[in-house]
Amino acid sequence: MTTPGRGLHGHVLDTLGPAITAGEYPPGSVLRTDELAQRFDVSRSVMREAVRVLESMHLVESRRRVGVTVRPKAEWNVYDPQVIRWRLEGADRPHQLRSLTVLRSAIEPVAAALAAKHATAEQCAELTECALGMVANSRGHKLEEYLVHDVAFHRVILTASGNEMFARLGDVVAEVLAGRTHHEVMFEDPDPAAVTLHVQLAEAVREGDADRAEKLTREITVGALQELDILAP
Amino acid sequence: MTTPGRGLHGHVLDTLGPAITAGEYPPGSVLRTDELAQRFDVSRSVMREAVRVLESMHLVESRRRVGVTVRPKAEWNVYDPQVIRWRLEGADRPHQLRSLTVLRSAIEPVAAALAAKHATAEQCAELTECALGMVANSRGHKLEEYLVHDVAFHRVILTASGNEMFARLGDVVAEVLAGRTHHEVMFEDPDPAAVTLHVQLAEAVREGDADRAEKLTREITVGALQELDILAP
DNA sequence: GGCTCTTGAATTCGTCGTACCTAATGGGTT
DNA sequence: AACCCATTAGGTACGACGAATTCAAGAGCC
Repeated sequence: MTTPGRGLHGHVLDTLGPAITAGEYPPGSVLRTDELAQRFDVSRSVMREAVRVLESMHLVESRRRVGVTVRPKAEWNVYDPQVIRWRLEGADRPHQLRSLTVLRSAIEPVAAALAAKHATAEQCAELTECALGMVANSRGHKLEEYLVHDVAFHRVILTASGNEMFARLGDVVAEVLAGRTHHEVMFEDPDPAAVTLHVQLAEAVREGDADRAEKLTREITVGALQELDILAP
Repeated sequence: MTTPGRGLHGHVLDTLGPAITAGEYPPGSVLRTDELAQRFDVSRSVMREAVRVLESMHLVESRRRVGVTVRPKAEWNVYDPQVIRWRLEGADRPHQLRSLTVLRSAIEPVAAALAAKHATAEQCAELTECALGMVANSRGHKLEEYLVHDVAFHRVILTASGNEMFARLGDVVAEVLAGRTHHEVMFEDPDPAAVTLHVQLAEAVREGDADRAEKLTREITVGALQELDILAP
């Protein structure tokens, strides 16, 4: 997605990473560097670099005399954008999408409240622009154009919060929104109520109304949760 | 903390990682693999593996004919536990601690609400046990013992939420709580009100009262924010 | 003359292969 | 049961070549 296969070691990762995160190698499975190097037809140096990266993601652990063992899922660095992407590619996709949507529902309302307090005039303008773009593409099956503005909108909110941890979730939100448009629900035009909520949210942030911004965002995320049938009715 | 310096490449990372996250090499700075290998007195193979890891954390970018360039802070994988630890070690510590505390204030209330719905009997028991441990060590300068139970308490909440993304924040919360006890505020016994809140939270979760669990956790995190003077009035 | 375009040399990472070291494991011996 | 040693797979080092990109010098053009 971002930087596909930069070099041989990248190609190896693009194959091994998804395989591991998809659970093709159960936790405790043992891989050997030389065997892998042979399988991918690369030198041991390249394979070692790939293993180091997987190790830094806590997907595997390398031990002498044993080999490269796959770590249990609970130890993976599930916030690593690369890991998230791999999991979204594989069979884990629905589950991952739910986890991330719940995460969004926790983060975004707080981020929106902070954005209402810290957003610059520029960011407010961007926000309004994005909201307008959403309105303009909310009818007539212009889902792709809508998505672009939707993603941009949420990115601005997260960035304007002034919290770097929130800001870095922009990519995650982008993946979730894109996933929703491309693979999951949403075959028709977006819910008009959701569009209105975004417009109102832009308003609230512009006016510095943190409380209203938070509540509006909570409504937006509740909608996202309902789309995935996460909330009990 | 977790796995300090496993091998030469680990030692290099333990030095280079903190240096980069501390801002000793401004964004755009260019390092060369061979020069680094010489400086750390390791082979190029080892240095290349270290660079690969830093690259997977988006701390640096390696390009031909140019070298290893440091990426701007906004692109770092700030959720990587290793990066968090490095930043907590360095001059960035106060800022990082604030960011993480705000993150906690967003995540934990939602996690607590979910925990109230999903916690097993075992987890409820653990929670009560932890709360009792906090009470028992809340007076008489037994800060270390208190910390242990506090960390365990929040870990159980995050795990019991049933959301893997929340669960993986256990380490982050542990770092924040430990940081508070060891380096920041909290020179005397913990706030009795906070202890009571934890006891009540354990109650609420046991009773499956999601709404109360969320509100109680919000009070706890507000307290944490106030300790760092993040909240205005 | 000043400008652009092309060409080529220099540089640094990328990859490979080999050789040797180290340590953990498992089995065999006492 | 305790100990020792051979096996094994990763860890490290070094040297060589390949590939891509930058930068500058020079040719061609306006």
